[in-house]
Amino acid sequence: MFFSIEPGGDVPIYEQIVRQVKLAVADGVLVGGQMVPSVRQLASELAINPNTIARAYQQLQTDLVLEPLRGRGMIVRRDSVSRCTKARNSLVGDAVRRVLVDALSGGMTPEDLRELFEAELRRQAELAGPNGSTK
Amino acid sequence: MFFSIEPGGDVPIYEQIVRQVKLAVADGVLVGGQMVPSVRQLASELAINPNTIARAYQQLQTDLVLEPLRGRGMIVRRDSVSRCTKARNSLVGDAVRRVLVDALSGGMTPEDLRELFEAELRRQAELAGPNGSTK
DNA sequence: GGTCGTGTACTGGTGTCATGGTACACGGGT
DNA sequence: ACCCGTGTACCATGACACCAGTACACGACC
Repeated sequence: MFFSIEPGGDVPIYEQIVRQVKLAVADGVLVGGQMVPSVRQLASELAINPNTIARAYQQLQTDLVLEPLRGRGMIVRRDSVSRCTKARNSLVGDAVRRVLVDALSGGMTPEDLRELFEAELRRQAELAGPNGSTK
Repeated sequence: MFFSIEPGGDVPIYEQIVRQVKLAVADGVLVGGQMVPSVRQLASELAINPNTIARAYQQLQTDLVLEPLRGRGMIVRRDSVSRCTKARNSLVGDAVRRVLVDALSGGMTPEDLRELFEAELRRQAELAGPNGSTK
């Protein structure tokens, strides 16, 4: 119900979990105080070894996004929203920067880039459906 | 003189070589028939093992960008320009798509993205200097 | 023909990732 | 008090990518 994982991709599984959790918090899908699925439960849902999930949660804990409650589970820290939006901004910012460097050094013009950008934006918008965000 | 490599990055060295060669061909910095630096020469320039360069050149050879001349070196295939521009387009297209997916699922609005995009575009433009391409 | 430089193949070391298994400490529920 | 579920820790294993070192085969050039 929660995440979509593609194993064998160029990004490790545990990092996919980390990123999706952070993005969900930034988006407001995960709110402060809310509990995240347990290590074993999410592991069985995604057909992944619990150790891999644990590694992702541990990373999220050191990033001050999750907080452990011994014996109960892990909850989203109430002050993690700003951190996650910040992380999201730097994430997409760096990605955009890398894309621009490659595209410009490859001879693409700013006009080409704007066109491609808008085209992909429309594509994603209509792929998400005519409605807005599904909250 | 040719390439800039950052070891320890998330992208392998040999792939950085491959991409930069393709982008240079797409941009017209490398023309068909032109020779590329030899494996050992480029390796000593970048302080990299020759085998890594060889792997990149081999990849470029299977991608029909370079052509080996036994005993002399490797040259850029004359029909590789269209292939490289195509590769560049799909490269930046995929990257833009991935960025958009992450950004939208993280709650960013299309307006946020346009703003960020234009900001980074201006940043890159002025970072490259007031003049245009340096051909 | 010999030397040089070219690309290429083979081998090995190293690090990361994912998995599996086991065990432990803690707290909530009955 | 007792079990159960929780996160956590540790070790070992297999697979895979990256990279370095070395040696080889081929062709140009003198």
